[in-house]
Amino acid sequence: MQNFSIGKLSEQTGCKIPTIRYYEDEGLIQQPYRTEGNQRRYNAEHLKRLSFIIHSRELGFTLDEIRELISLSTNEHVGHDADLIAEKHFQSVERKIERLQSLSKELRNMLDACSHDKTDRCKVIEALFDHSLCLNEHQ
Amino acid sequence: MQNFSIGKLSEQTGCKIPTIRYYEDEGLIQQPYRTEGNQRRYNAEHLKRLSFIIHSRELGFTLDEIRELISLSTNEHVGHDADLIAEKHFQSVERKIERLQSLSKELRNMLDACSHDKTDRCKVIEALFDHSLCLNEHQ
DNA sequence: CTACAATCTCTAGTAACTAGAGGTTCAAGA
DNA sequence: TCTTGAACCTCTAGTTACTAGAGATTGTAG
Repeated sequence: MQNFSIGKLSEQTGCKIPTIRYYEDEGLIQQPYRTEGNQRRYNAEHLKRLSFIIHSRELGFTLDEIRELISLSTNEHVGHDADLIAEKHFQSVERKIERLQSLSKELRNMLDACSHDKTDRCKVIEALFDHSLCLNEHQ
Repeated sequence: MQNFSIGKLSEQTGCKIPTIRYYEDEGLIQQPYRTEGNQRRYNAEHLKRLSFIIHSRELGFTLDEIRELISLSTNEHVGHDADLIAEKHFQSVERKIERLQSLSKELRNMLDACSHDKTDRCKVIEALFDHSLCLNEHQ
């Protein structure tokens, strides 16, 4: 599980090869060891980092946000600074969970309704509608 | 709450004006009514739809996935077809929730640790590491 | 020591926006 | 009613986050 090629890393993670190199260019992944012939060789740390980036992207974080989350883990930020960053992301993660649970419920409803009768309409759009938007109605 | 301009819609949702027009070009938002002078006028339905798109994007769905979710709501797909789509998205939503809960827990841990002592390291990267990746270790 | 699959860099293309130029419309106030 | 400036229009070009391909080099099984 040490010194594997970019092809193997790509295979393990499902991340395309040019994307891995792109993340390296962007400084999101540590520079890997290079062979005499200039080819990249990775280790378990790289795999873990890349896996984190892929999942974070799937969860809707931008590369800048991911950079910030990584910095929390590598102790680049300390104390109050880190606290503020962690707090900000904690809030946004909690909001995402709420919305996904609402969406999940509607999809579940729909699947249940479909297996029995088809009268129920799927309300996924309503599930993610932010009702606070209506508060400004009188403006 | 009827017939408002693109500026108002942008203000209500936080979505930039060119992005609203882009979503219209992509067929994600219904074509709005136009004034004599060719300006767009929206209603509550547009607001709801745009709000859904924005939140879905924040949750990491692609525009194609969002198109599919919208089609579930507008009954473009029916029966078994819709069922398959809903099932697929339900699975992916559940997976996202799990990962976000794991990330949330680590951020919470970090915040708790930071308020008391600073010895604990933040493990956000480990939180989103897919341990199933390690199963192929012997390859 | 081949031979060919995998890797390298570099350039260009795609998706999903975003900003700006140059021109038109809307609506509040004289 | 008429003005005038903010808001809107379309169109083009730039940004972010990838992704594909060309042409050359390297790694490794046989």
